[in-house]
Amino acid sequence: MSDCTIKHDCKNCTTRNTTEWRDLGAKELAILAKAKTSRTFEPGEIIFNQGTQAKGVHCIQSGLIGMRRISEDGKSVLIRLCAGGTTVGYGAFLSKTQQLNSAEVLTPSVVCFIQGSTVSSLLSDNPKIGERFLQHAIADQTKTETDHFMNLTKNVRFKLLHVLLTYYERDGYQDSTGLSTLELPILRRELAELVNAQPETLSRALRELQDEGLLTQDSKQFSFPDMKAITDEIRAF
Amino acid sequence: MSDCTIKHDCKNCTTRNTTEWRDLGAKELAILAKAKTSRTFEPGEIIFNQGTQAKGVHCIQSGLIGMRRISEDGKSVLIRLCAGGTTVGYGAFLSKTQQLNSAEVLTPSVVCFIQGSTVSSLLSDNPKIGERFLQHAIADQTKTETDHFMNLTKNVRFKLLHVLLTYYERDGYQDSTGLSTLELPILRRELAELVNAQPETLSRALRELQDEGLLTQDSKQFSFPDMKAITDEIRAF
DNA sequence: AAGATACCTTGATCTGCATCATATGAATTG
DNA sequence: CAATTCATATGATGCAGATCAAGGTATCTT
Repeated sequence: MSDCTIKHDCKNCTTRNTTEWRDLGAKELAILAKAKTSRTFEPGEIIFNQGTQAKGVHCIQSGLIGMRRISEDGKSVLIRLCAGGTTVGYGAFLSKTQQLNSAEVLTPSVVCFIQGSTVSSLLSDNPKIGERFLQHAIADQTKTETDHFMNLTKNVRFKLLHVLLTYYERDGYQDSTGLSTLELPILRRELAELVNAQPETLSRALRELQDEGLLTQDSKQFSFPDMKAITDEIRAF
Repeated sequence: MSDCTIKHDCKNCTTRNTTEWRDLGAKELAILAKAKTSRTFEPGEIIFNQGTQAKGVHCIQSGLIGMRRISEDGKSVLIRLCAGGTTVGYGAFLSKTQQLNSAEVLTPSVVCFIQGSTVSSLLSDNPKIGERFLQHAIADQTKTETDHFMNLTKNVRFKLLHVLLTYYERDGYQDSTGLSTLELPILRRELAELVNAQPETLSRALRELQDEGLLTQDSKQFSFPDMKAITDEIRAF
């Protein structure tokens, strides 16, 4: 895990046009590419820890990262998942406060780190960057508030269907027989955390959906024989 | 309720220096003062409704506003309270999405409205404004995430003590006998919503604290005979 | 391939809070 | 100052999900 630091340019980064850096010109991109470091992470590795100061921001190029918060008495909550094209840790950096969450790698990932001085100088050079961060912060706030609201008003079954549908809409496909299918490369324990429930409760909810014919599961693959029933149940959130 | 629109300048606004407009120069302040409208609101009035488009942003000059979200099936959650010196509705305006919450007046309030075109032109004139909004969005995000986390990891008793302590730290005082006291100008029902519980559950939690000698209550006045026991219990959140 | 280890499922039981029902007190109105 | 309405309190019951316990199934190790 020592020499996995990589250098490649940002200009041709496949996920840059979903990040704060999408508006950068050639000169700025060169600065960014020069200043950033990039490395691969394996599942279980920590990108940064809750409670630490941010020395810059991290850009996820590919993979899946979990933002986790743990209380003094050891209770752990998976606050959100972040995939390629997402900047993380920007809130703590920009507000000079400590990280609220740890960023934990869930699947093999490539993540860049952009040191604070570079972020600051790009921010003051190009007002577009600040705008992008503002839009990002508002979107995160919207998502957090919606998650919060859902947790207070919906049961585990609903939250589970919602999570599955959300990921299906992003990564799902039709298999060879036309069945709507989703690969979710995370453990049951992690899926349980995503709906803020215990693994036992998740297991029972999955079985209930299976028994009703809404779901078939095979390890990390989930199929939905009756997608309409699911969207009907989830509609209007 | 018809002619309660007031005009006064922003330069001498008592709460301006906690808002996004604290960095404005004299010329910009004149623009702001000219473009804004100001009016008083009574408890129960709605400043804007969930689901509507934002035509600008609202600045609370004084009073107390509740941000409330309601689900299709009628479940209501009080997401946060906002007091004087807070700008609300900016997220929906800046991201051109509909309001997530309704803004509901809880105590008599003075609220200004700044139309969108004015906000936009101030934003593009003065990069400081965008920075302030960014800091505000990050702070809101931090608060929402912390509330969310607390709801998932703490019981009603803890959340109640936390809310009381928070407001005590802002508005509390020692009464004539030296007793730590707080006036909370909201209904039990609203306090219940603040800890995301039913009024019955709140009532029982208050009684429990009373029976333990941590609290005495008289209508909307709460006193804390043993503040140390409370801070000890809440410490480290 | 056997053993060890982590992961997942299922059943039994417990519990915090919601809900329902009703009573009491406080505020508003005729 | 009755009468009505609204706010709060308290008791009884119900339920979703947590927790505890045990067995089953992958996956990794050697």
